[in-house]
Amino acid sequence: MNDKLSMTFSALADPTRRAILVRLTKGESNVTELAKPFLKKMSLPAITKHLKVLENAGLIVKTKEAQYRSCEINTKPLDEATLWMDQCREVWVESFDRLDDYLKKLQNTKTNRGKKYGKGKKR
Amino acid sequence: MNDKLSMTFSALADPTRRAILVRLTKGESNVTELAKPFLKKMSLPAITKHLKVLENAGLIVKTKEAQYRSCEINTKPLDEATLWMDQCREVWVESFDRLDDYLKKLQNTKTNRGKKYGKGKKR
DNA sequence: TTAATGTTTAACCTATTGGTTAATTAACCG
DNA sequence: CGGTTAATTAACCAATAGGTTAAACATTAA
Repeated sequence: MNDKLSMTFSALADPTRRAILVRLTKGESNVTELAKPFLKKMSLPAITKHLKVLENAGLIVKTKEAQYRSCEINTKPLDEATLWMDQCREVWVESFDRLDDYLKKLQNTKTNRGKKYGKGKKR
Repeated sequence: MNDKLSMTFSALADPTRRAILVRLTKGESNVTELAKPFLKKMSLPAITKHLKVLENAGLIVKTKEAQYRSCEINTKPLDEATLWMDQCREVWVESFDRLDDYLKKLQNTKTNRGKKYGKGKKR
């Protein structure tokens, strides 16, 4: 899992990490502050790891401030993810506007002894 | 990983599965057809598993047609994911419109012997 | 009925994930 | 300096993910 998009989605696939991100929309925060709501559920190192995942995905930026590590949200990866999803929502609609495509498919099926895929009658 | 959102993001966190989804935006297809572009890389059962993940996330719907399993994309989970992301993009902006919040924070720091989090001077 | 095609299941393997506790590093403060 | 607070690293563990091959199941076609 090396590509940007996979890392983004993977980072978002955990409720703790998502909660941290939402928390960060209300303003930057350091690790202990961020961890506070989760310390009944898990340890501080667990949070450190989650933050590392978010950081690797580019979803947060950490900056040193004295002993503290200030975390800030970075929404750019979200934009790319959204973009991909949008592309994915442009679904092919079976309509007579697309008669061309339909006829081409039909043509193909002749040579395909009974195979009814691609674009069969819906259900 | 039981919640809907986690399942959606997790399903999208794999390039093979994303490619399958994109493929399905061009129209429904059966398993062997879907698998075709990947069979140099992986086996058919691998694809079956990927499809199961997508199905569990509600991103595809499979319907029996004779021996075939016709897969159709369902973009509803994408909508929910996008909605979450949008919420996450509404970032708190440090501005003088929010002077109230700022002053409250400042008030708190008095009792907090030198702790500079929450909303410190940005960098 | 048998053969062929499409798809899934079973059993297994390895790497990764998400968590733990204990120890370590880093910076500040009295 | 020595203690306290902030955060990470190390070493470990169990569960899950993603892949494999071989076998099984389902439906059609001959």
